Amino acid sequence: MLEIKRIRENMAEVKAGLAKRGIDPDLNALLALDDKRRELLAEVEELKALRNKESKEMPVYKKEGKDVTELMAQMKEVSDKIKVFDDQVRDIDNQIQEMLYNIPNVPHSSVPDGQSDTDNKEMRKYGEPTKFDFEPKAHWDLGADLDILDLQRASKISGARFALYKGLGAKLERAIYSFMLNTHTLESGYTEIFPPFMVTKDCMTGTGQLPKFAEDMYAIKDTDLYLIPTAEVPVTNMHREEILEAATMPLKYCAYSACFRGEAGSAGRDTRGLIRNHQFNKVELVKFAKQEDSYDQLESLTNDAEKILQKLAIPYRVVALCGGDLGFSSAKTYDIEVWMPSYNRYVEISSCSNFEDYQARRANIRYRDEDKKTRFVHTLNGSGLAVGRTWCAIVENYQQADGSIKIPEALVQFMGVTEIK
RNA sequence: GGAGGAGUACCCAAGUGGUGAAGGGGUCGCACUCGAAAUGCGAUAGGUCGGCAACGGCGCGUGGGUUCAACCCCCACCUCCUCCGCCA
Repeated sequence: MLEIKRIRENMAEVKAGLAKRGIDPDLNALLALDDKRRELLAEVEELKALRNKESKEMPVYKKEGKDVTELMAQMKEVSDKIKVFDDQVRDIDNQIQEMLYNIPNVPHSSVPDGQSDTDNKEMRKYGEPTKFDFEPKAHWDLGADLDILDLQRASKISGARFALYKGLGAKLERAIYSFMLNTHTLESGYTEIFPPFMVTKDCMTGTGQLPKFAEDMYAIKDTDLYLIPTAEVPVTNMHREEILEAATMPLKYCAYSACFRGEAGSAGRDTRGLIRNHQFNKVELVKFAKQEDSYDQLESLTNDAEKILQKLAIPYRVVALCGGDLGFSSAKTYDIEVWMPSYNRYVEISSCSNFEDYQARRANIRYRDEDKKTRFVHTLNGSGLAVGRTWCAIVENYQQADGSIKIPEALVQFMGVTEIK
């Protein structure tokens, strides 16, 4: 969430930033509540100071044999007042919190203007869209023909938007995330985490999924738990309510997890194949960075994710998301888009974001800087990469004229075979 | 799931209603020393909220309650430990 002081002191800047997203929340109402809160706080704290003082005196008076009946009656009144004020402050705190939880992050100044993904800015390109001297097939057809992907049975078991991999198809999925984890840990210095796939409401609130996006996720009946939509949630929350040491930063984690998403607003989109499923695998990169360092860390995190596609030799491009396309908690996001022959366009395969202190404020993640002051960390994360979509990209981009699939060089050691046919 | 026990600061730990939450270890500073050890003296609650500041509020697992006053009494919850049951 945003800091109330920032809104109070830099109203114009915040308003301009949010306008980039095309929204204009009522910040004046928020500040009016904040004024009221501070006014009440000053009053109630004065009363508490009085009560503390008299409470300390009370045993002295008693010892001296003074009659404290009247003083006790007075303090009873003071305490009653305190209770009323405390309730009011708490009520206002909750209102402020609720409002702040529903205001998205202010975009970084470098975020391009624009309303939708058509306004995103291409930063760089790797390779050229794959050319075929035959009619290429989509991954769902290749998967069925090679008997490595059984979407019929998946829907029999679980309904629409689920995948069932089979044989070398299942092995390819496993090879992809093993390759990704090995690359990130052995070459890029990330520490591997294998997190729980269910988390508490506090975690979901800490990273910004709740309260605003409850309909996108799966809540587990009769518990306080939710299925994670991304490993970002458990991994970022590892350090919730903690103070990190500046010398250990940036902390760099990578984590494989299954991801579960309701896809409530996606009816009719990407209905074929496994581009948009309720359950998919992903390797996530997460960083905890010092404030002054976080934008450099965003660049290197994006590069670390790109490295996977470079090693797989699959064409992609990187775009900077415009204000209107930016995720709720993010201050700046690069999407990596992979060339997908069945779509005849680039498709998102990774989203790398700097949240600045937006998540850290919600989750209360701080660090002790060299000057001994505690500051909120900047959190970053990005897919490194979405495994299912990487599977699609490999299958489609590496398909041969005879309907077989060549295994990318980097994956052969994980697959044990050089082709699927 | 059942039965017990425990949560106090970096660590150990005392405190069972009343003016500053003991003590020890550790850490930091100073003294002694050529230097170190030992010893002595001093500091040590990390943090957070309001305030330009002085200062004040909060803070003994969390949230409520009782009371003029709660680490202490009451209620609920969380976590950890031990035992039993079940289980990959």
